[in-house]
Amino acid sequence: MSENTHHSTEQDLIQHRLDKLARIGARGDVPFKYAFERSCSIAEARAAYEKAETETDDHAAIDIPVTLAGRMTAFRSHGKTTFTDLRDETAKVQVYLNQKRLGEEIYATIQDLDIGDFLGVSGQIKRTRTGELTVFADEYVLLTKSLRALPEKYHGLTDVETRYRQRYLDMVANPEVLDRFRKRIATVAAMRQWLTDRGFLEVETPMLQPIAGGATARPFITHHNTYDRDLFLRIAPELYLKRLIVGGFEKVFEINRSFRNEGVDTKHNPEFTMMELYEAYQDYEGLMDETEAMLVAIVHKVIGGTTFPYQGDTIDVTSPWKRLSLFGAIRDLAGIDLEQTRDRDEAAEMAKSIGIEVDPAMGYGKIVDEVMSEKVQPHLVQPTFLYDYPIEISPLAKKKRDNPTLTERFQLFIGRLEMCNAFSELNDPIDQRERFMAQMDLRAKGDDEAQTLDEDFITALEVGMPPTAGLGVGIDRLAMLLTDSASIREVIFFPQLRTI
RNA sequence: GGGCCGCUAGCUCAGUUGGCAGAGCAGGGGACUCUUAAUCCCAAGGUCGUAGGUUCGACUCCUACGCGGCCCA
Repeated sequence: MSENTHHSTEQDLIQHRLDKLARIGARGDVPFKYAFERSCSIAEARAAYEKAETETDDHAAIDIPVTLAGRMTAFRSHGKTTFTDLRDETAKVQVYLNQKRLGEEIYATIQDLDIGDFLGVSGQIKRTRTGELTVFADEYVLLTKSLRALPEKYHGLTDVETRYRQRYLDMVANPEVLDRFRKRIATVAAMRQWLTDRGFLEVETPMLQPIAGGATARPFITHHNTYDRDLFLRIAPELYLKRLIVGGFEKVFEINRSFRNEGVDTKHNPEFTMMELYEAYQDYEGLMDETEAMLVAIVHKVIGGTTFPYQGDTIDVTSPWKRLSLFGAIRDLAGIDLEQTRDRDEAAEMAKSIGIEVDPAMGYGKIVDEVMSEKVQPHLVQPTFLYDYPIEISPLAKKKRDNPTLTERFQLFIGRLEMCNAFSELNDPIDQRERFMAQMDLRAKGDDEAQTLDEDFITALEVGMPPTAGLGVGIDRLAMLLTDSASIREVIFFPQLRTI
């Protein structure tokens, strides 16, 4: 009939399942149960059987009753018998449903099951003739009805947009995604453990800040209604963590989100996770040692060794790591000696001579930074510290003790990724004020990433901060590294995308 | 912001020189008591990202826009 509307097939698929839902309800069953008591996880059930196998030759005599629950991920019906796959967080197991075993009436109800439904199953765990570990079900219960078709079983879900927008589908269709995130979670746990074991106190500092300080970046702006004032989502926790050192804590760290109002690419998400630590009576050299030790420990814990693949390279974190002065690395890898000049224009000419595009707005420090990013960083596959950065681009770092044009700052690169940023913290309030004023000058000239003077932070330094070293580690980057991910979106559950 | 690529069924993908829109999986009906990408038979499923344009005729060519990916800034 021409009156037949152009209905979507997806609606049809949902309608079929709604019809099944109605049938299930009509026979007095509840399609969304409240709880279910399992005897063990699927992995534990499998392990129990495999253990029993090694202890007896009479496999037919193995008698292990289990009650398992999980999502049904496959359905192979052969008339009076049906094989399904059941998956929980730990593993997958085949389930054998047999008309004779279940009874005709119960067996008939499996026609209302769909791939994606959650089931509870009780029975013996055994091997089939083909050797597949299988629960021979004595009974089953529908725990949750799924109303939408899952992505295809063989190819899974590959559309990256859907994978990111509907991460739950990605996780259901591509179980290896769970492993990738488990690795990220293990990385954070290992870091937290390492720090806690050494007496670092985990703290929380404001996400909503009246002045977005501690980094060179544009912030997100939000508004507090009651105080009727704008606040910023923090771009770094740095200035608050240092206040805690002023207050008397000697070792603190925070693992949490920061927000930067910038573009999105394979290495940047507007909200990202950093670990920042501050340690009193330490300087950047000692912190380099600690950083190396910590990351080696994390790699051991997460990878189980010292080498791992990253984007076609094999990373080896065996100590000692390379430590190069920034200017030395530029000299060796970019072929220009920027250290011999402090003149902005001269530096610009040298940079241009090796093919760097220099924007007129770029100062000396920015030029050095650009040369490093373009010509040095791409070579830094194995863990490498670069140290001693120009003062212009390090407004919170202490001057190098024998060279006031440099700061005691280092960055760590692994797999060509910038992983860490650290320095001997500037604790001279007079110097700090001058650095802020220099930043404010840049801001006045239109650099909206330049830092803002934070009077209360200066006041804190005037109260007195002991010699302190501070470190920031990009958790997302570290997770990328340890999971061999090319994009930061692979290690963030819900990466930022345009809203449709 | 710029360049290139992509967008076709719920999913994964074909689609010829511009000439009736295709397959596998999933879903529906049927057969089947050890399958595992089960198999076999049948039927169904589409505003080809959106909006315009060119053309007798557009999934195909052109323009704009949207979303995504990669690269660049």
